Amino acid sequence: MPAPKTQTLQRQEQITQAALDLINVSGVTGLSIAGIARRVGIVPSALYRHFNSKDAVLDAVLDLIQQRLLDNVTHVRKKVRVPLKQLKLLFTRHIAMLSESQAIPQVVFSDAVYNGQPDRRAKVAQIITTYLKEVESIIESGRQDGTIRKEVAPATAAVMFLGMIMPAVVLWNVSGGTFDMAAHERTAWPAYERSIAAHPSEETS
Amino acid sequence: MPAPKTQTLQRQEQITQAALDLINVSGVTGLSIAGIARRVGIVPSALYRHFNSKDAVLDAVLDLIQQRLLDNVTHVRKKVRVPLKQLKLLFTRHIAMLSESQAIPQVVFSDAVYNGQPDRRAKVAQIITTYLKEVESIIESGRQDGTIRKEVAPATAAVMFLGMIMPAVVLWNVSGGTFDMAAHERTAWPAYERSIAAHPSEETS
DNA sequence: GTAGCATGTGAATTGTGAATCACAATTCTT
DNA sequence: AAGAATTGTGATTCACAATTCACATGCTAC
Repeated sequence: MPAPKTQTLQRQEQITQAALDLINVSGVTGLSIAGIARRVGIVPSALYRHFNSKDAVLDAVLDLIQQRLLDNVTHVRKKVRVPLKQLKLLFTRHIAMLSESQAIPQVVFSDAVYNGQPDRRAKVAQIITTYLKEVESIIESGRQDGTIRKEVAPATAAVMFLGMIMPAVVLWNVSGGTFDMAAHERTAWPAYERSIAAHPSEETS
Repeated sequence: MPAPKTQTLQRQEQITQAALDLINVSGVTGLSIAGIARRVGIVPSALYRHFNSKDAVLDAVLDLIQQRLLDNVTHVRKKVRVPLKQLKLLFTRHIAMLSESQAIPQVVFSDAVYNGQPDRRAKVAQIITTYLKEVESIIESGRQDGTIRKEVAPATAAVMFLGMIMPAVVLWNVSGGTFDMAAHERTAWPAYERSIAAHPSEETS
């Protein structure tokens, strides 16, 4: 029984999502046209009605990832107003997001990216840079309103913000979920806050 | 003309090193028996005289990486005595090491690791954990001699130490060398130091 | 309702890379 | 120097995955 016909636009979404799911399970290496097709419920060759190549699918996945990341930022911006709180919330949400689905680090670190066409590497670079710019902009607001110290360089602080997240996620993934993410959240944030805030919430020294 | 015969032990070293080099250039995906063999100067099938499988080669590469990482720590320990200075030196050397050869992040993040046999993931976990333990132990010395604040949790501080390095390396790789690593070194370290040191070297606030 | 377009299907093609094998050349032992 | 062990070689097999193609079927406009 053939799969019901579906508009290319919807199929593209289904395919991109299926690809992301598949990467979650099997990594970028395990990403195959056949695998995606199976998940979508069509036959491999049918996939080519909606994407020109596997590479095109990967590009779409990258777009999806970027969208997810930026959605996260937008949500946080709406939810809270104080820059420091925005950062903390963003931190929490990110940790949650990345430990649920390891696909994002998988893709970002995959050598399909590093060693594929330069286009793709550039795209990943752009995704990360864009994201960092958002974080920087939050930090900059904090500097303006005095909640973050003036001597803090937004660029560096943004990279270190990533630095709170990345190793934790890697440890989480590699340890097979053993790494105590909650504890990391509790201890890492105060440390980060101390290094940038004008008046850390708890004066411990 | 056949390649000169060479003892398995030497060949294994050549092969492991060649594999690491190849990963530097083409990533883990680009790692092929044929590619390694070409670099070593033998024919693909000859490689099986010295390794049972490609996986075995990858395992050897992991061992090599672990050795390099720990050598780094040992060297730093010998070179300097003050814990904070040890950390700073370790930071510098790490950045240098990883930006020269992107192979290490490539392997550590590769899905050959994440989605291969659990053995391998466990091995990577052990490598990272062991390394972190070393960093923790340096931090612990600092707490003992009073140069690092008592409230600093060694485990968290060690993870954040990684956090200074990881994103920088990723940015460096992804940006194709555009990211200003030297600037990061100059700005990130003081920030990190401030968050753990008892008496930061420059009081700026 | 029918022509034309969009979507789905199975078979066939092609490429790639790991692994095996029988044989050759070299080195070691004695 | 003979025989055994080690290492190197080329041809070959095997599995797997991307892509193409000719054909089938459903959908839409007129």
